Amino acid sequence: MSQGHTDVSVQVDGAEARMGDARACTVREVLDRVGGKWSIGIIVAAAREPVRFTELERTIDGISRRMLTLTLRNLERDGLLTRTVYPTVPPKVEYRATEMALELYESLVTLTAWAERHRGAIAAARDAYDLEHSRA
Amino acid sequence: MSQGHTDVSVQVDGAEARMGDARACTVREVLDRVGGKWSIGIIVAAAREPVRFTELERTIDGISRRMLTLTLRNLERDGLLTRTVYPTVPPKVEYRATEMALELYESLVTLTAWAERHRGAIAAARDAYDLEHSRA
DNA sequence: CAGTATCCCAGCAGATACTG
DNA sequence: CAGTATCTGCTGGGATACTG
Repeated sequence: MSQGHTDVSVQVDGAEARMGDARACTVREVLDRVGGKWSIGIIVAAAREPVRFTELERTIDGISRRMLTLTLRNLERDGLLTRTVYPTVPPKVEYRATEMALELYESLVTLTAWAERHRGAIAAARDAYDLEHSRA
Repeated sequence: MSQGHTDVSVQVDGAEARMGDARACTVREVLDRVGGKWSIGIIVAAAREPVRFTELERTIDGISRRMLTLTLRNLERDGLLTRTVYPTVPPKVEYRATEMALELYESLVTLTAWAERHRGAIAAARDAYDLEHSRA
């Protein structure tokens, strides 16, 4: 589905128009949950095996303790992460991405294909835009 | 500028971890551009035919004039929207999604499939979580 | 170790008056 | 019509001291 294929546009009115809106709405649903600055990174980090809090803090570069906690809670609440507490001393808590989260990530990966196809074009567009608007 | 995109990932299974990171990073690239509250809605609105400013203001429910302008500028800058000015009186400006934007939207649509598959599960997870944490 | 509590700031976002 | 300018509140997010 990469090559020539340019039938991307929606051609029919009526039902397609509504569908477009509905889809845009659904996309936002997802983005509101997982569009945060750290969500994806955390899901990826917890995808293959359980990870501990401090481990995440070290792995996810630049994240603050606060945001790690908050994002973790949100992901857990949405059922994208499981949190397992081992009642030991010192405490041990493991986070792991759920099956649902992994499927989500797989879906998101289609975005990487798009990004890689168009990264150059985007950069060029920005350059052109900035050049055009620098006439001040 | 883009020097052939040095791929840290690919091939071996042992490289899955790195691959995950690279992809997560790319996903964020996209999300940073299009993860805003209104971007998707605007792209969808401008997907099928050129739309005018005021038209968008009416169509995109709840958007403020300011955010419409800002989002429009960002999308234009990234080459996701074209802006055409007709030097008439009163002025007429049309925005239209580019091919690139339409492809992006198509990629995003895979998310709707995920959302629809799991919407119930997410809601259930939230209920369970909220119930569990309501002991206050 | 795995958080919470607190303080603080920057940028997002709403509202709306004004203008070419 | 298609914006810009401006004021302002809100929230995402950083830093860090403290705690079970």
